[in-house]
Amino acid sequence: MTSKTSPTKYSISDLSKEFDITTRSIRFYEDQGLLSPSRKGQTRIYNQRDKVRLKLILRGKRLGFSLAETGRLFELYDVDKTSAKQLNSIMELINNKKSDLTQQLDDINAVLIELNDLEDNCQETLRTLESK
Amino acid sequence: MTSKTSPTKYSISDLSKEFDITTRSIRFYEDQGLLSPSRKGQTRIYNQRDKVRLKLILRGKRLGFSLAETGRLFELYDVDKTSAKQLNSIMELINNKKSDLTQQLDDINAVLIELNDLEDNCQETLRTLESK
DNA sequence: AGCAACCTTTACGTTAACGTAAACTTCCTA
DNA sequence: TAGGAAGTTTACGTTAACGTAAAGGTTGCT
Repeated sequence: MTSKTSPTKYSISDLSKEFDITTRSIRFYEDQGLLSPSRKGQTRIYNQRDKVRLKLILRGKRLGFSLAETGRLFELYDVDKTSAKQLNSIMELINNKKSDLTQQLDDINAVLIELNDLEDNCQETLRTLESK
Repeated sequence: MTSKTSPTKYSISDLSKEFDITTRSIRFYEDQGLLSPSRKGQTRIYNQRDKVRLKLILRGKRLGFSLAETGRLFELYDVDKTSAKQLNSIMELINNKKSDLTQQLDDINAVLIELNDLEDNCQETLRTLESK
């Protein structure tokens, strides 16, 4: 199997260009504990895992997650290393997030409907203006 | 027709209790031009329209809208009073919002799937822990 | 050697959306 | 009539998520 893998090493500016964010942001995410690139000397080296994380961070942002919340979610992926006692509180957190998101789904659908109405409204107004 | 209408006058604390926010927030929204209750003397009196607006503000927040953005959306409802020239820019704004929200829908569905996976994961880990 | 393009750390500045406190008025009631 | 509850304005404080310098190291031309 000759699996063509994408380059697994990125500089900070590689990522900043690819995701269209500043290097300042990327370093800040590291500062907040969401990324931990390796180093070559002083210089940060990002791998595929870092890149995926960055993508998840940005998606979280689009959903209104704070960086801290996204950090929590990252931790959840290490469930194996967690005690049974904590598992229940983790699942509670998951369920909270799920109901948040379900609420958001409803919200979005409602707003989309309204926006479509508004658009129709605009178009009709345009037509009546043109026919004068 | 005896239409039973809900009381159409609210105090600031009525609304703060109903929506579980502080009066500070409500006054702040007014300060930002999103609400404009009438006054009896000094005291703010809110009507049904104000209440609806407040609900919309909070829904906007859940969707990650800034107060300014929500304000823009409020203005959109006065389309009638707008010139044909502005209508196109309004529709552009609407379409931007629509694509934002569509993106969010995708994001949410993705995260919901992941959260469900995580939950399964947790439950399985719990089971294996219990069977030891 | 020089300098341009990167990278780094450190640190102060900025914006949105309130929190919090002070000082005051108005109304109700024990 | 004294107090308490709810309202008001004014204004400074706070947090998250960066922006924006400043000052300096490292690499690679030319």
